[in-house]
Amino acid sequence: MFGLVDGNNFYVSCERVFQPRLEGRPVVVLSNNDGNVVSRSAEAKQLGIAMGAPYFEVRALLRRHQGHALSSNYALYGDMSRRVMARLADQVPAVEVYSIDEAFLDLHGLTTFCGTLDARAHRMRRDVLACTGIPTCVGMAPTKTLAKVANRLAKQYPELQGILRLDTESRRERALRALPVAEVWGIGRQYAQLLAAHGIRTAWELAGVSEAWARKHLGGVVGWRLVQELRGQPCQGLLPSEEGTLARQSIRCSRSFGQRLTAIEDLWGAVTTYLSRAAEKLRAQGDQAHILTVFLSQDRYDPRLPPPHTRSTTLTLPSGPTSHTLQLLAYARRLLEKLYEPGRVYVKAGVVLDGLEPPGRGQQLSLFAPAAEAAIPAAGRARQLMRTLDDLNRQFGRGTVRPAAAITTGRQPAPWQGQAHHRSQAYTTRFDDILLVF
DNA sequence: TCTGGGGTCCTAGGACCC
DNA sequence: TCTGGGGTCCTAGGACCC
Repeated sequence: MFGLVDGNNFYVSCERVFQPRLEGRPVVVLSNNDGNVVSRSAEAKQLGIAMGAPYFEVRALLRRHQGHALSSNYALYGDMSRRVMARLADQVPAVEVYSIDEAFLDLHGLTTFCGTLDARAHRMRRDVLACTGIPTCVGMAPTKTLAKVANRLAKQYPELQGILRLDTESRRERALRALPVAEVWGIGRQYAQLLAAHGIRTAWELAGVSEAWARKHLGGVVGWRLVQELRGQPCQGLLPSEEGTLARQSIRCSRSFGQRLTAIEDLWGAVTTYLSRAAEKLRAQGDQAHILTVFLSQDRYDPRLPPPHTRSTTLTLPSGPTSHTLQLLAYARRLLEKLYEPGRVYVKAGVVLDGLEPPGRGQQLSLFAPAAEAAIPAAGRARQLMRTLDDLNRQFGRGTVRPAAAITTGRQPAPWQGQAHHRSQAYTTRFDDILLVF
């Protein structure tokens, strides 16, 4: 049996823990650059503010109803998430941290010694709320997909008191008949449209399609697994996370710019900044990468620009895996020069690190020692340099020591830097930001 | 005037290998 | 007339998730 615990309106709930004045009011949290709405309080949902809505479209509505809009504060949400996950890990045999606000639980064998599953789930919710201030809902079912269904319905129907268990045929059928197919985990906009065209409207109807049909129309084996999971046939196991963190298979850092950019040196400043951050995450995870991607995006809302709006280029590092910022930067410069076209107007850039593995496994040496390596000090000194860099930035704040290309002269912000006008404090992760109570 | 960021998995064609 | 089969890796792109 799987459990799925999900924080209600997670980002908004995190903000409310430290700003009780936000209770009972419409509150939204905005994406980077204060661009889109990414989390909404129940009151904001009631105003009809959609998930992902551009902020400029809802600003006036929010103001009319004495609402609040906050810039996203990932330092706070990440730390609150860690606390929630730690409470969960204390109460079940295994936890899979699925996202910042969601975890799958292994509920196997929990009924025998500890009362009913429902009682356990209620206790878990109370504990998380008491220890972290975050309200949650719990879904329970024999497959992950059904646990998501149960969680979804538990959120939707207050009379369920935040909990739903789908472990009998009749409960499964009732739940699936009540759920629009577009709300099934794994059915996005495209598939929802296609299913509607075939007259499939509820999760129950989707659970009834044939294997051949699912494979043909829903992305091959992925679609077939989805259907089987809806039928109660598990196709995905629990992937337990250690210490409440998930080891990633790829690491990405990308940002929309504060303004449109055309000069390659401005783009290089952005790429340098993002790659430094990605490499820092890579080292924190204890891995090296051997595949590097750089991408540049143009404005996808400009009707004069035909797709593709994003162009990327990927390199398998000829010198083998590394986590060394300067070595990665040397390759990234080449990729950027390959991608860049003078005259194009760019709105966003990003980097992706793939092929992650711990150091020391089968290092590939280059036959021709590419120029990029000439700049790299011997391996031991290189590692020490990165360790020192990470220590300094941890101690004195992110970006204290960084590659020169990521620094702009003068005091004005870098041309690629975005906006965040409504950011709350890092209450739980910075001494200077600790909440004061008078 | 304004439209996010970081992940996962899968597919498909081409290069290349034996 | 008639041009193999089976595998891997690379690269790019598409769909989905929160």
